[in-house]
Amino acid sequence: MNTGEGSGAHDPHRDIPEATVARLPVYLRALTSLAERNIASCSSEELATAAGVNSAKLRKDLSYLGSYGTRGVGYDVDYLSYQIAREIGVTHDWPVIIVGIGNLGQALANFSGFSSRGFRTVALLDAATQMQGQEVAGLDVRPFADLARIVAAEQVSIGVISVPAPAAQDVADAMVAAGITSILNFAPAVLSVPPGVDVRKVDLSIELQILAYHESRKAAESAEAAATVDNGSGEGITA
Amino acid sequence: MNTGEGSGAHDPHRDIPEATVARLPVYLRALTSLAERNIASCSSEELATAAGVNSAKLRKDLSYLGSYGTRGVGYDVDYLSYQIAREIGVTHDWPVIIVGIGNLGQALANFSGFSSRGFRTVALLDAATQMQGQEVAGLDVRPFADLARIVAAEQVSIGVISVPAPAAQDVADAMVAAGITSILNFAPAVLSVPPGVDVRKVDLSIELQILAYHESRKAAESAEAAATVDNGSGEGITA
DNA sequence: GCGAGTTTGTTCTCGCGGTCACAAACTCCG
DNA sequence: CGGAGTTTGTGACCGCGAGAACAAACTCGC
Repeated sequence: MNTGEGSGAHDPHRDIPEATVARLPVYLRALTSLAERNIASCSSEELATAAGVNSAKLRKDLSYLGSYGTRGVGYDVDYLSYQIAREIGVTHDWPVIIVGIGNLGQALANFSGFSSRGFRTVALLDAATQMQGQEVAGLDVRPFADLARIVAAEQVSIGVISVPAPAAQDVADAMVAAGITSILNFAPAVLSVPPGVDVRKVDLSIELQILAYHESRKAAESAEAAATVDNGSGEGITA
Repeated sequence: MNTGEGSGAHDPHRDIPEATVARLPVYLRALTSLAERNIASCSSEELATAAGVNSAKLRKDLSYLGSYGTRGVGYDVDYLSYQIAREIGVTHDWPVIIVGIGNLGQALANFSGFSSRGFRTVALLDAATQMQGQEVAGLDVRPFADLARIVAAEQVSIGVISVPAPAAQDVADAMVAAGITSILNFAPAVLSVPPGVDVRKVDLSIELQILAYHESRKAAESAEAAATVDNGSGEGITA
């Protein structure tokens, strides 16, 4: 086992599955919560319930980034927190810009969880002249044309899009041209970007529609069950 | 094939994979966009590119809900739109309540995409007395204690949580007690709910952290590549 | 009416991800 | 110092989902 590249067991920092990456922030938050309650160490079982996952899955996830636990004991909260934060890359802050300071953009700018955990909003941009110069969340709203200059000056690599859907692709193109390589898109639109640029999509109405689908099924099932109770064939009402 | 329950080919309305359900709203939006441009029919290839997916995946997804296309021709936009909307259950509007009218809650209440596609915000609730009675997005903010009454009166089955993390579980419990069976949670907290209740989570800082992880890898890779170019061993700087 | 061209619906295969179960390793106590 | 108990890390297995390839079916032109 471990053929070639004989650098030791497990070859750290390589090939963490996407599903695991998506859960690491959840573990990090759970660990932070434990640390705030002055809990110094925890078992995989405790951490798993705090994070809402299976304990086996948690252990496997953590094993991808190394052996940071002690058998028979568990995990040191601070140590594991640091290791996960290092793996994610949030030991230092990332500068972020937000384009589109409408309802949602203002909420994002004011959202404390945004800035608290590894991210720092360095600029707000909007194309509408009536927004420019206004102060939102302690930052001046700047014209969209300043995008490239700000990105270069502040070394920004992450951008947030909260503009209406028709403008989203144009904003994404401008971001990519300015050198941004990670985009968080709140606009209900499919973005096409060159390879090497990551896009994550947050779509509120899609989430609601998924819930609606399951609601419909629940309603259909309970109606079906009621019909089955009323009369075996489930056809017609014979009261 | 198709053993038992001999009701015909394909047994519609049964067993749609979760991954497909998550994409149906994307297809629906793409179809709506086509309809607005007066396009009456389209091929799976066209619809797939508009939705940002593979055409084979799209055809497979659509086949789960029936054979609504015509071979050699394609899909009728309006007909397929209706079939997807019916499958999701958004042919009629769903009443929705929002609990927690802070920055994010106000943005959600004002978000037009929320109400435009199958959902109608019927009430805004907040526990803070200074919010109550204020008008947001044309609705009065009502006290949190009214939750059960409103849910019962308006037949609400979908609730949105946009309160701070520490309050999220309490709100979820109250929603479940009031009869809500689908929750869209924006609070950065793990909710535990009884079986039969669906929860979907939208977590902004997790999305950003996932992007940060990939950014870190990109930075590490380009640094590594640069070191490899500079000197083969990639160890130390020998200028 | 019939063949050529086109597009859907489906089958097959492969890989990722989740879960179970167990060996390895550490602590604690006598 | 050794055994019992506990907890991690990992190997094995299974099922879902993605993608490619192909058969079925429809339209169009002659």
